[in-house]
Amino acid sequence: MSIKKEQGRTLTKNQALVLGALSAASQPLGAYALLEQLRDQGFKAPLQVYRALDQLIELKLVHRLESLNAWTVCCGDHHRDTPVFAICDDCGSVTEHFDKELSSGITSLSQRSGFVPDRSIIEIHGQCDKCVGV
Amino acid sequence: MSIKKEQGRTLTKNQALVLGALSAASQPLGAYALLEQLRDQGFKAPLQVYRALDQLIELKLVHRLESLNAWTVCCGDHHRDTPVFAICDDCGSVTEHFDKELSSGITSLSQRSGFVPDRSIIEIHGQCDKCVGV
DNA sequence: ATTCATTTGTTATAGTATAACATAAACTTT
DNA sequence: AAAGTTTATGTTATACTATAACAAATGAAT
Repeated sequence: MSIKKEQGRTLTKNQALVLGALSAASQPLGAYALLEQLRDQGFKAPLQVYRALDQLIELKLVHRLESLNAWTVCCGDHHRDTPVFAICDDCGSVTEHFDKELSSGITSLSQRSGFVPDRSIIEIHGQCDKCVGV
Repeated sequence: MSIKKEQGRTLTKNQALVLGALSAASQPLGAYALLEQLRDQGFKAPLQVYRALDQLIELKLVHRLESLNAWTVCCGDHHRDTPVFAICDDCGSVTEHFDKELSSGITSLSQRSGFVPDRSIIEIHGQCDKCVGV
């Protein structure tokens, strides 16, 4: 059931619906917010959302924000570097960044302690530029 | 009701019990694991655990691991720097670190994007030195 | 066409966290 | 010490987040 192609991969119907909802959102969405948004397209149970999200994460099209229990679309294809999220606690907006210093810091700290890193989570909470002025 | 003193602060009975349970554990514990462990000391409801945890975090004695939904004792008093956690997905052990490069990376990335950081989360998943050899 | 793997649908349940309100203990100001 | 205030606690109920288990449908490969 090939509905939509992105990044050279074929998405299934549910995957495409969830990705579409996340893309249209101005902020990360929780699983139950996605479920509500997609009821009109036939979604009825949380598992439909969670399964699509798992697959989209596997395809590197979506990130989970651990400190928000929410998901957001990946900004691009920097797949090898650790994404850094700046989360505004005032307006809820989230921006994704890549940073050489942070990536190298993860690597060197791991090496010093004999740790083999697999995936890293960097989430900065604070105030975004728009909210700082207010 | 002053039961125990740590770091110059007085802990209440429930706070001391939760801190004691976390200190005795070799790994981070979830709220319901703590509740089970503390039933013998009179704990009966999740809120007793969550409230004590909130207060211990406020006192900088405990950290929450966002990607595990679990809590661990703070290793010391480096309160101003962002703690970095290395989480072994094999054995479950977690070590806390402080790293100048990572702290400075957070600061400079934030400055470049006009973001004012408040609290940052850095959690590295992978294999600890002991589990790598196996 | 048959097999095999993947996706989907559906119900039920597990795991995590907080709201709301009552009671009690500790602190403070007199 | 008494009255008033704040903080901590107890308790019940409920909200929010995520997965288990099994059945049915679809897609791809021989």
